[in-house]
Order: sequence, then C-alpha cells, then structure tokens
Amino acid sequence: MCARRRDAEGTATARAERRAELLAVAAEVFASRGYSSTTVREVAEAAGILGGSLYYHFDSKEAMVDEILSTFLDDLWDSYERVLGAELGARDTFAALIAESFRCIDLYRPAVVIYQHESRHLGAHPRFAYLGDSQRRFEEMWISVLDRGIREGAFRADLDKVLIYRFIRDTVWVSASWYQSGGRLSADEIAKQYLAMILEGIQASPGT
Amino acid sequence: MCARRRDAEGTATARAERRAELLAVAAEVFASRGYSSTTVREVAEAAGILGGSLYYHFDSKEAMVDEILSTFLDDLWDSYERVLGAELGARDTFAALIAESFRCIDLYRPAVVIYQHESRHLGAHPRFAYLGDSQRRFEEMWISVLDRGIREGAFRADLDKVLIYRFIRDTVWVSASWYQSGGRLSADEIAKQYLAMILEGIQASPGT
Amino acid sequence: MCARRRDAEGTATARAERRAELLAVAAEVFASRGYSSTTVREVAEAAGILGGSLYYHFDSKEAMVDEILSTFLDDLWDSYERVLGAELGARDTFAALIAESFRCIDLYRPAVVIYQHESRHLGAHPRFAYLGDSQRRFEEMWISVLDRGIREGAFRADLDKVLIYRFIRDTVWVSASWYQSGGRLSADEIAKQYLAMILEGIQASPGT
Amino acid sequence: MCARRRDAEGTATARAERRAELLAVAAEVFASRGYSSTTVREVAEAAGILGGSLYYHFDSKEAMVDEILSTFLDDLWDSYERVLGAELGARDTFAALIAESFRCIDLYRPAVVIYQHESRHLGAHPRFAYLGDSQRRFEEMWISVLDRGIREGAFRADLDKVLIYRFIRDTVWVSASWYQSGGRLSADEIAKQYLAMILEGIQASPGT
DNA sequence: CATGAATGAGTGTTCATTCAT
DNA sequence: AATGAATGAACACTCATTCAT
Repeated sequence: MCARRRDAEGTATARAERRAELLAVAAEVFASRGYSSTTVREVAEAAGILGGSLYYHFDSKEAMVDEILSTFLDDLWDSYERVLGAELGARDTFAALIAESFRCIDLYRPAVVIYQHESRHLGAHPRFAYLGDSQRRFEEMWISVLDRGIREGAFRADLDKVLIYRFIRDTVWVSASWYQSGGRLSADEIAKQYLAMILEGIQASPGT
Repeated sequence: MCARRRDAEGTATARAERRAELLAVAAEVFASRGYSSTTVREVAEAAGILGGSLYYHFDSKEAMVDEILSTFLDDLWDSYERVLGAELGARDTFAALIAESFRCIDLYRPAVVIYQHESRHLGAHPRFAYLGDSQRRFEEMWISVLDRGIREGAFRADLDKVLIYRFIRDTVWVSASWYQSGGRLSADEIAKQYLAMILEGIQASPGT
Repeated sequence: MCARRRDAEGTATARAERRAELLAVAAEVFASRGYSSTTVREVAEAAGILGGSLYYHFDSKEAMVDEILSTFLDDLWDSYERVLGAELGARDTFAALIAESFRCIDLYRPAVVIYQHESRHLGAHPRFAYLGDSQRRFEEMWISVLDRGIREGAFRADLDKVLIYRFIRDTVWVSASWYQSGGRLSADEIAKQYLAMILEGIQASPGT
Repeated sequence: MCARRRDAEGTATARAERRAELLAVAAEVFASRGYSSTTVREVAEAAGILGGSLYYHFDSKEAMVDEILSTFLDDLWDSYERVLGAELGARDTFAALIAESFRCIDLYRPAVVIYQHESRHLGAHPRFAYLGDSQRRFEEMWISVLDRGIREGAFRADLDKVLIYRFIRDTVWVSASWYQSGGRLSADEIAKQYLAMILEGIQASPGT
C-alpha cells in the first residue's frame, strides 16, 4: 500500500514536472515568435518531441497558453494582495507594487510577454475572459493607489490620473520584452531605477 | 491637352487614393487583430471587397505591411531629422523629439501598433531589414541626446543611460496601443503631460 | 452607300485581321509556355493590351485554342485530301503526305506544338471532340497507305504496321517543337532528309 | 537487438516504400494530365489520401516532380555510362544506347512523359537546371556516337548530323507517350524494330 | 476597342488535431 | 509517453472572366 502510494505520487509528480517543463518551453517559444505564428510543431521540436506527442499532455494549443497565463496571473495577484493587505502608506504601497511587478517579470518573463502581445486577441474567447477581468481589476487597483497618494499629498495633482496609470503600467510591463534574467541589471536594480524615474523624473534636480 | 493632363493625373491620383484607402483599412485591421492572425479576407471584407481583389492593388499581404510600416518610418525620420537639424539644447531637443513622436503616433497610430507587435517577427525577413536598421538608429539617436543632456547638466547622471532610453521609448510608443485620435486627451496634451512625467516624475514636489 | 459598304467591309476586315493577329500571338505564347500554364494576362501582354481586353475579341481562353487548332487541322486535312485525291502510287502518296506535313509544320508551327502537348488533355471536353476524330482519321489514313505500300512491295513486310505508323507520326510531328521557320534548314530540306531516313535508314549502304 | 534493428530498418523502409508508392501515383497522374494542370488534390485522391497529407511526405508539388525526374535521369545516365564504358564499335554502341533507352522507357514511362512535356517549362527554375544539363550532355553524347559511326563508315555521310540526332531522339523518346508496359509489344521487341527502322528504313530492300 | 477594378472559384500549402501503434 | 501517418479546415494567392466607363 505504502509502495503503491509512493508510486502513484511519483508518477503524478513526474507528470506534473513534465507538464511544467513543456509549458516552460512553450512559453519561451510563444514569447519569442508570437502565439499565433508559433506552430505546435515548433513547440514540440523545442521540447525534443514530435508535434502529436504534445496532445498526450495538453488538450490543445489554447490550453497551453491558458495554463501559462493563468499561472502567472494567479501568482501576480497573490503577491499584489499581500502588499495591499499590509496597509502601508500610498507611496510605500506604490513602491511595493512596482517591486512585486518586477519580481513577477523576472519569474514569468515569457508569460508577461505573451500576455502583452496576445491578451486583446485572446480575450475575445470566453475561455480567456479572466484576462479582461484581471486588466480591469488591475486598473482599479492602481487608480485607487494613485488616488490615495494624491489625497495624501504624495503624488502630483496636476496630472491626469488615468494617464499616470497608463504611463506606469506601460513602462513597467513592457520592460519584460527586453529584460533578461541574469543580465547586466538585476530585476531589483531595474525596479529601483524605474521607481526613481517614475517618482522623480530624469531631469537633474536644481539643487544638485 | 489640359483635359488629357487632368485625366492622366486623375487616374493616377485615383489609383494612389484607392491604395491609400485600402492601406488605411489594412493598417487598422492589422493593428487590432495582429498581422499574422489577420487574414487577407478580413482586410478585404473591412474594405468592402473580396479577398482576391486586394491583389489587384498589392502584390501580397507582406507588401501591404511593408508599405504601411515604411511610410510611417519615413515620415518619422524626416521629422526627427528636422528636429536634430535645428541644433537646440539637449533638453529642448529632447522635448521636441517627444512631441514629434506623439505627432506620429497621432498620424500613424495603426502603423505604430503594428511596428511594436510585429517588428521583431518581420525583421527576420530581408525585406524588412530596415526595421532593424531603424531601431538601431533610433537607439543611437536617443542615447546621444541623453548623453549630451547629462553633459549639459540637464539630465540626472545617477541613472543607467540605456535604462532611461528604454524607459522613454517604451512609455512613449506603447501609448499608441491605447491612444485614440479625437479622444478625451489630444496628442499634444498627452505629449505635454508625458514630458512632465518623464522629466519631473509623478511625486509631489517637496516645496509645493 | 458605296462608302458605307467599303467602311463595313473595312471594319469587318480590320476585325478579322485583329483576331488573326491576336491568335498568332496567343498561339506563340501557348506553344512556348504551355496552354494551361499560360495566363490570359500573358497572352494579352504579349499583344500589348490588357487581360480583359481580349474578351472583346474572344469568348474565352478555350475559344482561342479552339480556333488556333481547328484552323490548323482544317488546312492539314484539305491538303491531305488533295494528295489522296491525286491517286498516286503508295510510295509517292507517302512522300507527298510527308511533304505536306512539313509544309503545315512550317505554316502552323505553334498550333502543331499546342496540338501535341494539349490534345489528350483538351480532347476530354466535348468542344474538342474533333481532336480525337482527327487523330483516328489520321491513323486510318496512314495505316491504309502503309498497307497499300506493303501490298505493292514498296515497304518492308517484316515490321509491325502500327509501329511504323507511330514511328513516322512521332518523328515528323515532334519536329515542330524544334523547327524554326527561316532556320538553317528549310522545311523542304528537312522533309527531304526525313523522307530519306524513314525510307532508307541511317546505315551506310553496303554498296557505297 | 535483432528485433530493434529489424524495427529500425522496417520503419525506414516503410517510409521509403510509402514515398515510392506515392511518387509512382503522382508520376502516373502528372504524365496523364500534365504537371501544371494536375492539382495536388488529384494526386492525393489517386493515392487514396487527402491533399494535405501529401505534405507529410513531400515538401511541395515541385519536390515531387523533382524526385520523379531526377530518379529517372540518374538511372538513365548510369546505364548510358555503362554502355559507353564498354568501348564497343559505333554501331554496337548505337544499338546498345537505343536498347537502354527503351529499357528506361519501360521502367520510367511516366517520368519520361513528364520530362518531355515539362522539361522546357520547368528548366527555367534553378532547381531544375539539371534538366538542361542532361539535355546538353545527351546531345553531345549522341552526336559524338554518330560522328564516330560516320568516320567508321557505319552510318551515312550524306545526312545532316544534327537532324539525325533529333530524328532518333524524338522517335525513341516520344514512344513513351503511347508505350504500355505489358502491352502487345514488349519494350525489347519495340527496341528491335525501331533499331531496324532507324538503321535500314521502312523501304523494301531491292534484293528482297 | 480598350481599360481597370472587381469577382469567385480554385490552387498549393499550412497546421492544429486525431489516433492506431 | 511518444510516434508518425493522416485529417480537414483555413490560408495566401492566382486567374479566367465580367462590366461600367
């Protein structure tokens, strides 16, 4: 019985590991070649197997992106909620959200790239309704943090709130398209400098 | 003679106008659905004709994007060169380049969106080598302006130059994906506020 | 009235001439590129007009080959019948038929080439049933001449009649594919040497 | 181990056999309907599969003809070289070449037919440059054999050499268009009678 | 007579997917 | 788990043909 359970666990784990391996490969390929221009054969080839064999592990090409994207988004929202639950001041919340975003970019770079390129396109299918939901929730969250920051006097009041939101969102998330884990600059370092640019701008301070 | 010339001009113009019309439609569709996921039939349908009819005007789907992208890039570089030729200070050059960029986003929004989504993918073909060339030239130009600004004391010296470049490039150009000509905010207004955010940041000034 | 008739005749003639011109061009193009691989546009271009304009003169691409082939076959059969009507001996009939064949190759080279390449393919359509009829009549005629020649002692009796027929037919008609009117050898000269080879072979005579 | 090797051989062989089967079908269809008027779907249907399925085995329609033609030409030239290497007299070389030609017509009838109908057309593409090469080599070879035969006194000197060459080439190879393997006359028998006609002609000998 | 824009059926080809092995 | 042959719908593109001008 014990042996059996160990076996069952072993194969279940092995299966999950193989899935994860294949998804990592798929994410990388989808990110670099684009989801719809990538063929299932290319994904399979990158994984060292034949096209048809992927269908033992996944129901469809769509199911692969689905899992890639939802895994990433689930982790992202978990971390965002942890930050929001800490009940910090607006500025510190803001800084923490930026840091968490870069952490996720570091961890899920291919998924982020796919998200940016394909979310509008995929969002049309009911299966991917969660992409739109996430986006809306995302906007609400940031606008609310910005709002609070303006009320608290941490952020400028002379700018359009929605414009600030988009400015930040775009600049942060698009960095996934050039970010390289293990590159010249760490995710932390990029996060730090990006936070500085967003908050203080790139202009030399008059007093410096 | 006069009639003849008018006729000749008329037909040549009519042809060019039809091309421009169809290209505008194609650009819009490519931008919203993605180049490779858009079928030629969809473009044609959006133009109110049948798929095959597009081939009377254009050699291929590729030829369409080619014309869309190169028209945009030609105009962009013309205006950039006008700015650089004016020999302003680094800060003013910087501001003028941002303004010109937003002017082009306003004029060529679909082309810009296509450029961002497809340039890496298309750049692989020799036909689209100019996309890579443009990108390199673009980076050199901005880095050189930033360099000059740092030397002139206009920009902060404590940030990574390449990071600043990417920060600006991403934030400016990605705005094409949500910008709506005739929307709540004009291109000029967006350019102004973006310039403020880039230069001064979103943090409330201590003295205010 | 007289002027009118002259005009009417003039235009009717002009029309017929234009048709003939266009058919000559079409025949040349069909012969060199193959009927089905030749596009109507290519024919038109070779004639210096646009594709659609051919439809003022002809009902269809098919109608063009039809006219090209039937014109040739009508002339061929007229001349064959003249030969057969002369009631010569088998050998002289044979020689005259060969000569007439080469005369037609000279006059209708492109039509002959088209006939050889496309007759089986076109013959499937009821419109081109006459191609098959012609072929059958052709075989009967030659077999009967050969038969008579064998009975008269002019031709060898130790060979398969059908084989002789095919041997001659192939060697004569295929020459259309390389024959050039106005080339090094005239049609007459080729006819003479071919007749010699067919009758006497290429072996050196023992007595020479 | 033995089982494995058999398996490996088995699959490789099975694949090669399937290719050969499909190529044989394709050759037959191309030969009877013409290469460019034959659709890939027709080839597939003749093979009992669907159009797209052919692309599992072959890269393109072009790749199919390519393989069909080059397989035939490779074998043809191998056998020609064996004949030429035997260093026989001109007449025997001549006879052996004719015999080998008919052997190849018997073996590769559809390929021969395709070669005759499409070689000019296909030869334009660089991929099929070997068709032109083969043709030139072919002419050189025959002309040289004829030359030698004339010098040796085996062949008549009063005929145009190039004309003899074309006479033979056409008459021999066009026979592929009507030859039926397993028909009334065997390839050997046809070769024998053709050789007789070419060498001695069809005229009754004076002494007989 | 000829143009040029459009049609629509059909072509070669691709590709996600299936399934017996 | 993976293979490999096959499917079939969809794609970019071609081309004979039409027709208002």
